[in-house]
Amino acid sequence: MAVVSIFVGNLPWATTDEDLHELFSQFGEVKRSKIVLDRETNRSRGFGFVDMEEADAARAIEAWNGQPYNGRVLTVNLAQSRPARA
DNA sequence: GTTGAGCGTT
Repeated sequence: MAVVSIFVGNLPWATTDEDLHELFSQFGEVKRSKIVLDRETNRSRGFGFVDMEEADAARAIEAWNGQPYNGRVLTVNLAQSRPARA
């Protein structure tokens, strides 16, 4: 079983990591959910990341990418930065 | 008490 990181963008600024966790838990076990906060202000940057099994991640991406959430159309995709720890 | 493309601090 391989865990992959999912990039989630265009989130409402009120979205929290637990919100992300709930959203993606619908399609599988969420290993980690994280909203990226501005390091200077600690406020949401409007995007985040979720780690889960790649099969579940694929379903969650298909389910949420381009779908509206809280009035915003989400951008959901496989993460690019932060290489996996070896 | 604000903003709106983009890939995170461990």
